[in-house]
Amino acid sequence: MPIRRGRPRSDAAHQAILDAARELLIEVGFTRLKLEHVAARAGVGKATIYRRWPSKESLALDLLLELTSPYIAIPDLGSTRDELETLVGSIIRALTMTPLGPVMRALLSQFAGNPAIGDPFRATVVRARREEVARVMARGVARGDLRPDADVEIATELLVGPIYFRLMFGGDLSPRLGPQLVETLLAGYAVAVER
Amino acid sequence: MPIRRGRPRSDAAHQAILDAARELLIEVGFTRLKLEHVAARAGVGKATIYRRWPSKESLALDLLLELTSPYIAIPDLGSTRDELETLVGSIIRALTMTPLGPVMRALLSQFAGNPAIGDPFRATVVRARREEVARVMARGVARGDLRPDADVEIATELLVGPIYFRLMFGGDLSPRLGPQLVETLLAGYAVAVER
DNA sequence: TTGGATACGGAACGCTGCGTATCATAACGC
DNA sequence: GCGTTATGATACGCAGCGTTCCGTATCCAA
Repeated sequence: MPIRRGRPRSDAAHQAILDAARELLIEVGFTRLKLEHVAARAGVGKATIYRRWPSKESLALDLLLELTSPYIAIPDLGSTRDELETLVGSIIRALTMTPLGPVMRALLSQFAGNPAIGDPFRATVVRARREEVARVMARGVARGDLRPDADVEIATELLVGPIYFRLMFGGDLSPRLGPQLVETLLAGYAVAVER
Repeated sequence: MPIRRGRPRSDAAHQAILDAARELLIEVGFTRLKLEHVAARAGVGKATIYRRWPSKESLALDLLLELTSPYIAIPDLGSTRDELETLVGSIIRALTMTPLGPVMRALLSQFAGNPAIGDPFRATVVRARREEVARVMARGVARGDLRPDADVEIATELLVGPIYFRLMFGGDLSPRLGPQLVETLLAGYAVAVER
């Protein structure tokens, strides 16, 4: 571990850059986000940004991971429905009540075509979501609430896919959506059949 | 209706531009799509492109609408499950077996933040999908297969959302996915309950 | 047949923004 | 103090968008 010599990097500048970038990303989106403007708003030289992040994409990715990191595990609530609604509700809330929504919207563009952003995001956030759904569902099966053959991956995508679908293609992200999705996932739309 | 005078626009050039743009969009994605390269591959001057499309975005949008237009209504198959599987399967097939997948992937970026692309797409493709699901479900309710209170919008997003989720965030888009989604939407994951 | 109008492929241009380089200066460890 | 590294500022090269011009080609109408 080498000793750091010379002038240390400014934490204040670091944070000012992240704050300015988040604000501007929300205001104008990823494509129209200009690092010159980020530097200006942060009161920082452009080189100071490039000393920390190699590209605009990686700066944006750090923003995204910073916003998705406050991840709260769902405790055992005794009710599978309650746990699923809590899980889905927290996702919807994060997307509508925090800067995550606009930032995610601005970066949706990059996931599919830009592995530098997409791969780390998949490896962390998407993976964490899947695992949390898996934990909740395992409890549900143990509890006797869920069918033992319920598929975790399908369930995750049925719960989260519609949310991102609306984030992408428009549609209300109201808190009502969560219980609707959970209800349908649990009960299905077929008329009662013997199982 | 004014009479067109002078040299008419070349249909060959028009098609060559669309073909070249589709190929390059698939090869390199939207961001790295350069109109200079499109013009070069199409054997066309750049001005000829700008005479037809005001921007890169609108050209890409035309490509997308061209690829999504071969839309086939689902006939009455007598079985709601079969109709839903046919519907979902045709979406998956279009995304995996035709250029639509790469093109859609390349343009996903633009939907959320670029109303010039997002709004027309929502007004046409998304709307058509919803209406087709609505027709199928109406038949299912009439047939007694589906609960009368089934929500068309939720159903559409439960069927289509996961597909686009995988298109965006990775995951197999195998033909098996369709029946899995339909099965879950119909039956749900809860253990049998009286209704 | 001829002339006006429009489109063609090709080339050059201005502009913007990314990422790099270079400055004099500031803040740290020794 | 002295060497080292970071800072804010500014200038720069480069790439790509969208525009403009050119000489030529193709249509319609007179």
